[in-house]
Amino acid sequence: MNALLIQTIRRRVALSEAEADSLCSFFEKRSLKKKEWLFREGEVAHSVAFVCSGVMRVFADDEQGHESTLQFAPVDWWVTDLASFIKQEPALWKVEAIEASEVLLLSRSNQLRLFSVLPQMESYFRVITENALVAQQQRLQDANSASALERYKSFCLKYPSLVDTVAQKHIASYIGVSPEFLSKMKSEIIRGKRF
Amino acid sequence: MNALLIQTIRRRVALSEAEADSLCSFFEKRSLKKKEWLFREGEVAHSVAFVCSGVMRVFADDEQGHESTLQFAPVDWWVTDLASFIKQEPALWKVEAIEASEVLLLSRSNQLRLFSVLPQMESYFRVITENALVAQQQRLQDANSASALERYKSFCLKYPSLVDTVAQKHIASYIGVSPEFLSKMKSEIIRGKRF
DNA sequence: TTGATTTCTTAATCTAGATTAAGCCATTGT
DNA sequence: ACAATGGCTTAATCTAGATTAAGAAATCAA
Repeated sequence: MNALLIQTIRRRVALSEAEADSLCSFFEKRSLKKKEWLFREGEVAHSVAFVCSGVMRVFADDEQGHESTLQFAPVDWWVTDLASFIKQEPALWKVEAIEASEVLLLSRSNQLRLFSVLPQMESYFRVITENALVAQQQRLQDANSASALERYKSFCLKYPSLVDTVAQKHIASYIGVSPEFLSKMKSEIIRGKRF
Repeated sequence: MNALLIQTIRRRVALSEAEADSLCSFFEKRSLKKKEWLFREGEVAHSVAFVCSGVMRVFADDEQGHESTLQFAPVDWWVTDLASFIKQEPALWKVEAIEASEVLLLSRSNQLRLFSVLPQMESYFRVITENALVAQQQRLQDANSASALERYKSFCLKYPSLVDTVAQKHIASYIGVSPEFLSKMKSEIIRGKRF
């Protein structure tokens, strides 16, 4: 019985005590050390993970060997490679723990069983997927039309807890600039030029 | 009773004849002339639209007055401003018909009623939302790490029917380059330099 | 604790793509 | 049929951000 999980889900859909109990039995707990993988590209994302503690990161390497970070997942966020998870085919993204983390894993087969046992969980996942899509749309618009500085500001608003804890090169790969350029922007911000 | 709508939905979930009939009663048909709006930014996206004929486009203007195209919707695609639709609050995007189009409108209240009457329709929308999110993730990675030429190639693969029918400035605003630069890339492609 | 590795910063140089501007071609409305 | 408006092309110039490189600071391993 994981209180954080239940509380997070109840923000969106109703669950009786019995349902909450039953729900937890579909999940499996796992601890990850810093820099440990949940899975890598090429492996199948068997599960979607709910972060109980720590921070996870979803990223991939492009042709030139640079990393591109799709998502950070701090406490109470969900994380997986969605394409791999829904089709159960090899992942294009990899997921690692940025710091020591505890996650609750829901396998794809358990998720589908869960949908038939507790239909409100299908609503729950529809809603959080819709919200993720909306957030992604905003980010895509920013990638096409906002400056690097504006994207950095958006990052700071979206993930305030990560601004000073996550490596800058990871933040740079999330907003889509080189680490050197992020460093330059930050020193300009400190010198009070703008922001 | 709209055959294209039913056929499209049946690619993902099962519908009996009676269910298909009932389903159609939730939709309202609307014809749009070329350049007519489904809605603009500031209005509420009351409905999600299924495109029966024609092509729709979702876009917004950034601060410098440049357009940013989020999505094209050719025949049998769904289109709306998702954030506005799910929260029934003013839209940040606008949706217009690129050419004369026929759409089937599903209002938010009808959608929620539909979910309770035909639960497989909740599965249907969860699945297409998941797929849209996966596509968006790929596009975001491209925006951060692929060149303009590669993004243009991806566009050509994703929307082959639109490459020669949609205005180039709209394609440019979708892949995130200036119309002038797209024109330059195309002439380099024709001169056989690369692609 | 110390050496080794990784991360961050700074600065010079370079480039993909933006901007500006001008001319041409295609549609559209009257 | 004809202007007029909007879309496309080409070319010159400009700039945000990449790349390269090298030193400083932090983190890690033993």
